[in-house]
Amino acid sequence: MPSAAAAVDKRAAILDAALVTFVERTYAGTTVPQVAEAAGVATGTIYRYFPSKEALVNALYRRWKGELRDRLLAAPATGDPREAFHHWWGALTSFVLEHPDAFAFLEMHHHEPYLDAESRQAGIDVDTGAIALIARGQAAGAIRPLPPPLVMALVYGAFIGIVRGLRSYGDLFDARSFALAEDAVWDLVRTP
Amino acid sequence: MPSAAAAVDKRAAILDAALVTFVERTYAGTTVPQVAEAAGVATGTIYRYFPSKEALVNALYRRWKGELRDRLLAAPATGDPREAFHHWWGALTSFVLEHPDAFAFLEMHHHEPYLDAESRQAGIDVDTGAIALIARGQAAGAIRPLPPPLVMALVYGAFIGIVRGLRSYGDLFDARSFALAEDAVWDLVRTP
Amino acid sequence: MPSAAAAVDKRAAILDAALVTFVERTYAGTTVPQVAEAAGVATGTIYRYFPSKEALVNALYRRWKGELRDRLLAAPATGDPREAFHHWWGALTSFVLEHPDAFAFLEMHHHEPYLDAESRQAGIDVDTGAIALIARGQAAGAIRPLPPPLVMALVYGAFIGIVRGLRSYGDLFDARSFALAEDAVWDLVRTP
Amino acid sequence: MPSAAAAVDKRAAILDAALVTFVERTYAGTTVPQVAEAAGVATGTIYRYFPSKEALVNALYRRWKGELRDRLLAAPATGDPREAFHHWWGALTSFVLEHPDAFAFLEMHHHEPYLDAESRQAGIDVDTGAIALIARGQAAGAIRPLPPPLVMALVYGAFIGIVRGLRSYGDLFDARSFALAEDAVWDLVRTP
DNA sequence: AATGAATGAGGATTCATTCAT
DNA sequence: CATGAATGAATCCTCATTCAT
Repeated sequence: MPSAAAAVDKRAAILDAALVTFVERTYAGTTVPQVAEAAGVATGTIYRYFPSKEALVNALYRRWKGELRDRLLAAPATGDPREAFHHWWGALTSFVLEHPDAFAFLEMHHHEPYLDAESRQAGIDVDTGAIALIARGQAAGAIRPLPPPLVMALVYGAFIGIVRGLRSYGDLFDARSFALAEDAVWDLVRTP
Repeated sequence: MPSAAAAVDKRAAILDAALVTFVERTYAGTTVPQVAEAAGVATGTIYRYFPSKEALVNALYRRWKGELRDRLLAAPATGDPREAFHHWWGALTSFVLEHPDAFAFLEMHHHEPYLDAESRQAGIDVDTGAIALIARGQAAGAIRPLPPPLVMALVYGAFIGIVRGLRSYGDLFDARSFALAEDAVWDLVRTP
Repeated sequence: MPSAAAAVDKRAAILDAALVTFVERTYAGTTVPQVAEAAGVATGTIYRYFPSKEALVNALYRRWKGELRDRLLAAPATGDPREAFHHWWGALTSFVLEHPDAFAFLEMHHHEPYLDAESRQAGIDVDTGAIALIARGQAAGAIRPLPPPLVMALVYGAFIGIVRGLRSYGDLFDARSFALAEDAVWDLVRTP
Repeated sequence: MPSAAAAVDKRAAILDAALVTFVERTYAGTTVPQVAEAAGVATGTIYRYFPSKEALVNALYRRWKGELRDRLLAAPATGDPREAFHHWWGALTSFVLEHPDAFAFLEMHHHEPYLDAESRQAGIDVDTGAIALIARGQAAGAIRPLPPPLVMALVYGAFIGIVRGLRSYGDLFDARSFALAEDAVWDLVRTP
């Protein structure tokens, strides 16, 4: 009975292999046999777990966007906005440091045409959580009175900026860049 | 007889058509005949001006990254850092508003595997200009003493955040978002 | 312990399932797992009873062509040619009415490239029985002096025509069509 | 300009090659490269003329079923039923003798699942023409008072019987079999 | 120089068959 | 014996690129 456990393992192996290959060579630039080889399975096996290459990216996207959402939602959103921001920024940071490929994958596939409605929704869920946090901070007078989606775009954008730098110029950036930047980004967010 | 001029026109028409189609359907999702049709030329003609599809994206990338660099370098980098930042931010903004597809294209193709060394260099040139600006501001004590590439990553990232918001949630963002955000981003940059 | 009996049952179940699925979806359009599911066994089990999918169709073809041959040979070939024809036609009719799928299957797979020599022989055996009958009728002066294989082709063809009509336009044909047609077909056969 | 004439030629070459290969090896048993090779073109060229393998069979089916229909409708349906039958039978015969593969193809693909609605309609058109002829003959009292579709099924079936014999036992049958059989089949049709 | 039909290598997907459990 | 997950060869189809006109 190679059933339950083995199947889960194999599915996970395929997802892991797909993550690495897609980040290395792009979704379109990756062939299914390449994913299979990286996962240590035969080509046909991919199709036992995912109906198509497209279904595979979507599953991968949802898996990691969901993980990210859970991390961010789990960050304690205490009364103090600065504190809440610290937890949110920390959650994002630890996610990137633990799963750099996953974060890169999510960014690369931000709004690609092959993502289906459910996957896009997963992306939106992450956004709305952050937007609610911002609105609360504004109500408390601690955050700038800009449109909350705009604040979120600025903060999330700044964060992605660091990640890109980390990937592109690894020697100029390191893991501490996130901590270094936190205060600066808070000055972007908070009421001046 | 306007052979040379006609050739320039045709080359430009192909580049313009490629820009639109690549942004709409992705580089990988675009076929050469599609570009040809959008440009109003025959498929074979594309190959008279560009040796391959890959050479075409690279040419396109360099054309617009160069344009962006020229705009940013042309922004008067006067003595006052706040002023200089205003010009830099304004140059970026006007570029995006005048050539939204071009900016989207540059972002989408940020670091794709089919970009060659020269294209990557074009990206770096833009960065180094900004980094020099930052270093000058730091020397004057006006800008936070963070590593200049990190500052640039944060600012450029925040800017891209707005652009993404503009493209994804057009109704929540508009052209004035850039102006609205300028002060906030300056607070991210300047010495607290 | 009823190992032998169980094996027979399972083999029969597979053949029955294959008959239904092949008629419904074509030999080429049927997958081995589909047959297995219809038979209520695992895919691998099919291969315990038949070395290949091709061997399975061939076994099926022979099983039913043999059954048909036995029925036709069992029809009393009494002295009177009209009587003999009546029995032959009746045997054919009752076979079709009792095993419509089997007859359809035999027709669909009339001379497919995957039938092997032995299967083809089974088809010929059926023919030669009928041809002998015709030759006897001709010797008695009751049947037209056409080449016996031609007479058989005409009669068998007419019969198949009814079956096809039954399958294609079920509402215009019914089981009584066979009886209705018998006299007409006899006029085709008998000496004018 | 390889345009008009060449394109027609190539399309025709592909259809001709497909006819031969499909008859020889079955639709499902034929690969697209095999058709391409038989047609003397590259695989991709097939797809310039037909969107898919399925579209190709359908085009082929319609082409020949249409030709057959035109032949049968062109047969003079004079007042005398025996005469009309003679022309109908003769049209069918000459079609088979001139295009044996085409007729075999039409029979093999009689009601396959990959034929689309329009192709099926082409088949029905042939039938209704024959049925009208039969109804007229019955009104004149010359044809048996059986349901016209049944008469058609018997006659068409008998004809196919000869064709099958011709293909399976070429040595026992020849082109004259059709003429030999005509009177016998008329006795099947006419009022006794 | 321009055209666009033709090419064929390469990619996604299917499915007959095997074999470890 | 039975199972059904795994295999990978074989198929359909796409599309970057070429080249005769």
